Amino acid sequence: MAVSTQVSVFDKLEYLSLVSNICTVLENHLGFADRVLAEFITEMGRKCEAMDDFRAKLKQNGANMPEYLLHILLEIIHNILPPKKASRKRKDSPAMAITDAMQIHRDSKEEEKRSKRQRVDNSYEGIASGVFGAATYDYEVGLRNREEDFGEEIEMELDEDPLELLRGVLSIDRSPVKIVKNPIGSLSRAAALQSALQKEGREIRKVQERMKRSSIPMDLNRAWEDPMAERGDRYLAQELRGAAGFSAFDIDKHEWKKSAYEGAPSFGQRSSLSILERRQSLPIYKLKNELVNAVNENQVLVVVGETGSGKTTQVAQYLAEAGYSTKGIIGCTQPRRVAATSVAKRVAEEVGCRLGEEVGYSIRFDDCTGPDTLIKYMTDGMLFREILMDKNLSQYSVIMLDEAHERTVNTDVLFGMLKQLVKRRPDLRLIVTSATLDAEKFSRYFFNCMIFTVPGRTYPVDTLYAKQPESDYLDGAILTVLQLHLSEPEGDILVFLTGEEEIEFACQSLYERMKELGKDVPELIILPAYGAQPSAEQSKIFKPAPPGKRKVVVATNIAETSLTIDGIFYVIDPGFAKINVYNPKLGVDLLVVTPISQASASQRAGRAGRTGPGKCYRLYTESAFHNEMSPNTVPEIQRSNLVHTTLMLKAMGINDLKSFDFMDPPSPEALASAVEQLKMLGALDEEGFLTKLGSRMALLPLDPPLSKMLLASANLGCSDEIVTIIAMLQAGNTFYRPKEKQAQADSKKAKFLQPEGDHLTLLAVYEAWKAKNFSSPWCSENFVQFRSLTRARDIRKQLLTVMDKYELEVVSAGKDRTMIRKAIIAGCFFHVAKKEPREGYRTIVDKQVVYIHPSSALFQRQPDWVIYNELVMTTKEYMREVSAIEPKWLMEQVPRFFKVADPTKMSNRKCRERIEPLYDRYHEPNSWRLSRRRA
DNA sequence: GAGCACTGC
Repeated sequence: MAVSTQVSVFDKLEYLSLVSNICTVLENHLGFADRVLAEFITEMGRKCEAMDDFRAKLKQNGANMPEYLLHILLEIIHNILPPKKASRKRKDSPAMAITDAMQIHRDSKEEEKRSKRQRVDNSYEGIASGVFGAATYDYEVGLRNREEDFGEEIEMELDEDPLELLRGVLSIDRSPVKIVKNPIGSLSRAAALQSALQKEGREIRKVQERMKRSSIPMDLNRAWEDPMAERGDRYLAQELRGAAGFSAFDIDKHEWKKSAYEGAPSFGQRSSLSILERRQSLPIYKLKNELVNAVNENQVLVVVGETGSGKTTQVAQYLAEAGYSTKGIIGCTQPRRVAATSVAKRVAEEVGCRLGEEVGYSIRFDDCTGPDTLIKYMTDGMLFREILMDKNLSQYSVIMLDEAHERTVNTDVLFGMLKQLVKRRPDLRLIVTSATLDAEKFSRYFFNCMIFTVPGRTYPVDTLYAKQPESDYLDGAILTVLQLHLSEPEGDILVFLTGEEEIEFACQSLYERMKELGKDVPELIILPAYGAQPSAEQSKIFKPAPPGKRKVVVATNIAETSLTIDGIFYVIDPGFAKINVYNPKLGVDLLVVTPISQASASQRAGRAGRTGPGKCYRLYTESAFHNEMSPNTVPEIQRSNLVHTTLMLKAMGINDLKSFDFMDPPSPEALASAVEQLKMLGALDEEGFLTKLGSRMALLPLDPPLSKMLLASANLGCSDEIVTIIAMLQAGNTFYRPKEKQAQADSKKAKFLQPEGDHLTLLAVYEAWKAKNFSSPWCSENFVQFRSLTRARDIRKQLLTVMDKYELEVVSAGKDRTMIRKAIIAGCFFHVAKKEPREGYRTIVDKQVVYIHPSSALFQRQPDWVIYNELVMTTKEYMREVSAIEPKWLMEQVPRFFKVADPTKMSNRKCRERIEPLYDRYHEPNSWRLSRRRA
């Protein structure tokens, strides 16, 4: 097969699509592939001229592939892929002056730092508080080193391309030049320029220096006591940044993204070990026999395995080799989808099978297992579903709850279920993995079982604390990166921030400041890591930067646990984290930026010690760490809405929740409130036993109010529409509104808006998308998020499958849109609010004042009665996804919850409007009864 | 007139 094509025809895009074609080929023929692998093979192919060489190299790396594939690959690599760009000749380029100057600057800085480090010993000086600072400098440049050169002034703005600037300065043959308005944070650039000018025989003098410290009055103590106060401070910080000209909300250039993804094609080094050698090099390998013996002799085992020990990939394989897979499936849970799939891929690779054969995975929307599957990786939620269907998990011989120290709600409930199950099934083996801190506690919970420790492959990490509380942790983190980069020897940097917006801001800001140092020197590769699943391009995050370059990964706390990042030597931990806290009293989920726990901080620090001895810079004081941060993160189960979990437990026949053996029980109030809500929904009867309706609700992968809505819609004859609406509600943000095209986005959105409200608007969007054959370009044209819609389609499909299985009718309401809103009421009746005379709304259940979210279709209309999907607390309590309703529908749909207020006690007009809940949730008779209270 | 994470079924 001869392939000959003009190299020049292929641009970057085609290169990428070719790489992805190679992936597909590999995937089809070998059952494992990803972009990293394809890039790796491509890289190797480039280095091999001859077939024999290529074949040998691949074999050496454990990849065996058919001869014809080898030929095709080599052909593609040499004839189709564009040749690698020759590295840019650095000699004589104008960039050199600055590059050299930077080097000099860095050398001297490093010397300075080194001596300083010795002085400050185990603490470092607050970075935002001075070392770099956010300063403005004025400079004067003289032609020669003579006093009379300085006099007349020419003003230049120093915020352009530094090379242009250098050229500009050098082209002026009059003296002197005064440079003003040196932008914030460019001390090192100024220093670089200074050296470059000095080389040219010119002189530069600093005439003025104005420190512009970011002094947002946020201190850690206050943030800790009252997270809400800290939020206000962050807004202030954002405003200040906005005033300084680079608001995080206004970033539309995203130049750093280009540099992050296109910067270095030959990124990272793949280990040259074969698969077998790789397996044998893992710390757990030496303990293989001991581990298998321990499992043979102990029904329950807690395994403490540090990161990098190999427990996740190896334990299941060892047990399969020891014969456990002949008695049943070896199941291993992971808290996240990505982890379940990627670990399964890796293990299939090691076992040498196709994914879905002996080794498979099972996650929502994607079951990749088959009749031959012996080792199954899955999400903990998936096992939870399975235990609902089969209490005995009879097809499994071993269950491994991996990453159990993360304490997700699902894992916590599985703890209790499995603790009961091992008594019923003496043949079942249970392995729970844990971090060192929790091991004793886990063992105590599981009948004082044995703790098996696998040493990790970690190196010492030096922890440095800030001397004083940081005033603005984001700025502090950015400056720390720059300082590290200019002063420390090579080694990648990992920065923890709380969210997408902060990450984008930090990346842009780092990029800009690096650019100021000389833009032809992309020596700092900035990579953002957030969101559910890093894209293929982001695979660079996982690999060390190539020699001579340094990588900065700016991540949310997903990097604490689920990403395996190599090459990190420095961790910067301001970090804070955003966590979800459920307030059962208000029924609101709140996203709160909170200081992290000590355990979490240690885990972050540990990231610096994976490749070699590392350093962790904590942007808080040592006393804050010991006195103000809690030892452990509160388990999710103690801070979540338990309505769904409670229904599931009831469906599994666990009636007495108070005596259920939780490792850390949720508060009685939270459980009682969940039970009460389930009673209102009709899922439980007065005694708290599961009703027929409840058992059907439990079968749906939805929150109980939505399950109820779906079941009601089947009776009301509008389930076709409701399925779509529910799927859209679950899928997340539908609309996309970029800052620079707001008006355009708004006008596109206006086409979809329905007078009845957001639920029907979402339906309209989905229907329109469907009519366009689920097109992706249509989404971007209409400022609609393709990913959300795709997710909605998946959810919709799954719901339809379940409905089909339980013979729920899928019927369309046709033109009757009233029925749709009645079905919404049947499920979400807790979420009804009535308009207040002046402004805002008041909820019927707990009489909170709430507002329609500005993004709602009803924001302008403000109807008298509304039903909403959720409350979010941002600057106000906002109702999101709001629809207008008629109050009489409430009595009609939920007569056991609403009744018309007593007409003898009020006027006729009021009587028509007054609705009161019949039952009360907090056992305070009359506390809800608006009419009586007012009367 | 807002903007804030992540995961799971």
